[in-house]
Amino acid sequence: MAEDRLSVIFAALADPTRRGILARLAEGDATVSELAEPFAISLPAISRHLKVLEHAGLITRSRSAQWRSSSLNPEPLREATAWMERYRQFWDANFDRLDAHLRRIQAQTERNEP
Amino acid sequence: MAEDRLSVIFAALADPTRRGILARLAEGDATVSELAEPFAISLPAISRHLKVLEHAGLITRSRSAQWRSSSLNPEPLREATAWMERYRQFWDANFDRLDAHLRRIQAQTERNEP
DNA sequence: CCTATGTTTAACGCATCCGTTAATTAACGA
DNA sequence: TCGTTAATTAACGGATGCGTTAAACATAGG
Repeated sequence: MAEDRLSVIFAALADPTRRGILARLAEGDATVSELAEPFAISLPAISRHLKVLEHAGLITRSRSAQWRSSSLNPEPLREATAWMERYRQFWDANFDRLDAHLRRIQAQTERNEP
Repeated sequence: MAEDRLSVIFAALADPTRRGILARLAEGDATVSELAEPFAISLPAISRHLKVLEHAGLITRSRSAQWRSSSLNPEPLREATAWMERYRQFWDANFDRLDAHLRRIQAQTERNEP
């Protein structure tokens, strides 16, 4: 009932079928039936998983005739990783130095290619 | 019942109280009571959250007298981000180039400071 | 229109999650 | 030894998650 955005995103990622769906969508848009094909579960079950992913903002959907196409929307993954980055210093000793370097490069790049 | 490791990790992160506990532990080890203090829920509830975090490998625990201290173990966060990195190219256009640069720097650094 | 195809909704069962309060365990210390 | 403090386990209730099958809906197309 809290249902903050980050919780919804992580909960959506906490199911292997949904992660499998995202992996498939990384290769291109797909219909519900196409997404269901690799899994040994019913179509309604897949339909629900898609609704969860959509609610988390991880996919967007469009309809064309009787087909509903899903496409990956990675924005929430950026949010999730952004949250985890706060802990990165704990598991990557080189992070601070490399990150600083990265920022320098990025800033330079932005100056050269505005 | 699948309970692959990644699912357990993401599920553990899908609760705001547990993320709050991790945030607190990022500032240093703490006892159960200390961890419970900011939250308006009972001690047994916190105790369960800690068990979930421990099961996900996100914390390790030690006992000293009647106090049980928890400490952050960020390794699973690394795994989770590693999974998400597969999608990074979708949300960070500069990723490929910057990553290449990063690797070059890293390799150079390792040569210079073995 | 009628039917075939793709997808969703409805209704249900079962397991797990998250919280509670009460009881129990563990260890310290007067 | 007895009481206090720290934490966990037990037992329960309600909500949510994930699966099923059957029914409904939407659209193309003869």
